[in-house]
Amino acid sequence: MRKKRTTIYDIAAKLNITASSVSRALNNSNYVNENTKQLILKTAAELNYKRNTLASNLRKGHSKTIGIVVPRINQNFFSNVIAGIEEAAYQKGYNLIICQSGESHEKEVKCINTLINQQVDCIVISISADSHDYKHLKNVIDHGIQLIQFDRVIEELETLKVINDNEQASFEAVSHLIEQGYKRIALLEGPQNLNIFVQRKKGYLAALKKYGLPLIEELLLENTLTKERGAEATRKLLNLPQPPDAIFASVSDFSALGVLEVATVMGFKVPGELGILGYSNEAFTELTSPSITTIDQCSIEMGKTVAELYFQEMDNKEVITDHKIISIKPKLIVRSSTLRKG
Amino acid sequence: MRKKRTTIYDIAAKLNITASSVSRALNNSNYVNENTKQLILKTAAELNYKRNTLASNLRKGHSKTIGIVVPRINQNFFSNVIAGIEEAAYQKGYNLIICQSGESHEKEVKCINTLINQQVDCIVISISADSHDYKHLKNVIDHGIQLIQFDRVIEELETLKVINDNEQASFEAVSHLIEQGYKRIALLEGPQNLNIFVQRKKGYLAALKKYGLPLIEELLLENTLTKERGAEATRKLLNLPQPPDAIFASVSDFSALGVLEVATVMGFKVPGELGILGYSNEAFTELTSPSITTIDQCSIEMGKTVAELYFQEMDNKEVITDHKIISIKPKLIVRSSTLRKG
DNA sequence: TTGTATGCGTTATCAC
DNA sequence: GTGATAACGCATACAA
Repeated sequence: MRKKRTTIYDIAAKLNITASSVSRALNNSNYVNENTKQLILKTAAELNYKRNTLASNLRKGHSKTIGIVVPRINQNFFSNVIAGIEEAAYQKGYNLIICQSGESHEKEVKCINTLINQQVDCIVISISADSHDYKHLKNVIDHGIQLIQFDRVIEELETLKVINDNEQASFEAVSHLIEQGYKRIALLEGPQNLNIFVQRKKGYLAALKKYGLPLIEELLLENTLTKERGAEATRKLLNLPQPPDAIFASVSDFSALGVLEVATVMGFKVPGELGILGYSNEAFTELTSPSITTIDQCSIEMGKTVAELYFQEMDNKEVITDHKIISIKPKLIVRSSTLRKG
Repeated sequence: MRKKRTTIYDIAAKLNITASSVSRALNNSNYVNENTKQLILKTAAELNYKRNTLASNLRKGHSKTIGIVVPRINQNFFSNVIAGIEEAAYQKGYNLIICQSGESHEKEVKCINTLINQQVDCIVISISADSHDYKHLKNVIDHGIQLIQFDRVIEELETLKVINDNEQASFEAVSHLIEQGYKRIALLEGPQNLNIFVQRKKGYLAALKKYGLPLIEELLLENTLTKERGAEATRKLLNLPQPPDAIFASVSDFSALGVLEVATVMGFKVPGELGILGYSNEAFTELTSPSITTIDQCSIEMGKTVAELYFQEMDNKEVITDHKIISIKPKLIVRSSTLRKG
């Protein structure tokens, strides 16, 4: 199957020169006669020469490759971030190696090891939900590989980070609800071992405080990640003696969808009797009836930012800026599900 | 930044043996004393040794890497296929390098070249919409790299292929419409330079023929890829003296969504007065009212099949099966938008 | 401007 | 079993 590929030696032999000259020409060095350079380039094309990047990288000690570890690549948010990274990386001649951790700590560790083996120059990661320690990430740093965390980050680990300002977004969302006249706002919260969910809760609490609304413990529900769990939680909430008049599904739009379905079935008018607010700006939030107010995480922009951050650090690698943090402001997308006033 | 990584020589030096023994132990060879093997493994772990895959691959002449070229990573169908490939590839210790062609022929060529440079063992591609020749794909084969086309394939190029049986799916979809009593079925078709759209049209025609329905030219509309174009086409169709009683948006669910919106606005009852059928089983088709009947392309399965096909070919590379084609049968998902009878 | 020599880290092929 | 050595393809310090 595999045929022999032409090497710089083949080109050299054909032109009766040495491989070093060929190498120089191919790398557009100035230390080679312009004429022979052209000649070399020409015959390289004729022989259909393709540089062996493996060999080149081995020699140069880097791979011009960025490794990415995400829980799932076929999840809107992540695939958008990756698309953003790809776009920026491509322009710099960098390639992407992509792994999925599948929300498993064990596989995450394996992914990291593969990427270290592959000599990637940089590892970009959004940690998995059940990630319980971070020896493997320390290991990345020990190997001299640039580590960038995004979205779901381990705060105490000092690395470059690109995050959403979850607290601010959540604060604005809840403020919006309050300004629309909602007073008993329930919160569907995510697992509190992931910092993003902690922050979203903080934002919720801050908004209540700012507007002088009391914190009602029975309106706070955990473990509501999926549509089914969101639905379940909603049934519980709407059957309370004093049900909430709004539900902020800070975990995801899927959860919010569950809320909407149960509310509709139980005869609650949205947004009249119940306001609903999701998180992520999934495509479908625009299409439900009523459409769902949500928060856009600017995922493609986030990817681009990650890549740009890496290239910046590359350039001034002398300066020590070990734990720069870039925070991207998510956008509140107001739709029908929370709009009671003009 | 980059620190020196431990090599097999470091391990060898520490144990007063040679690198060859270390290499053998690390590769679990039998030609090394069991005791020393254990000792080597132990100190390798202690020194936090990670194999340099670049060097290893260079020596071995392959990279255990699969290159993927798709128009967009962040498109449901493609990200699902990639997820499927990743899952199967990961188990075999293969990595993925991913590129986006962005529907541009020029970038597609560049992607292919990068992947050849990277010495990938296999290139998996779904060609971009404006791909006009395939020298670059021939080049892949010339370099002895296994080429696998999926979904959007160039038929005359003899490679491994994994495709959806678009014709059959389309045939079943239209048959379903006819069995539901629809008689004037419009077709929103895609660019006919992509084979998948040609096949979907064939299936449409075959179904009409089977049930003895006439082909009505004015019900065939091209260039309807997006939601906006689908809406446009629908306005045209529903304003005909004799409007259709069903529209098959064979291009995409987005197009079907445009149909649904216009139909609703114009006061056509769906499915009573107008049946609507999409293509792709996008998440939102379940959420519209009414929900949209569509075709599921089994994208994750498709990805797995691609990977498995490659590994099979690997194993019996002696046998010449240059252009095996695997066809996956898409599933018709019947929902409210076409259901008039029980 | 060009050629020579060496090394990147690993593995395969010999000998012993 | 183990060690010495060459080779994978390329890039660079150095010599010429």
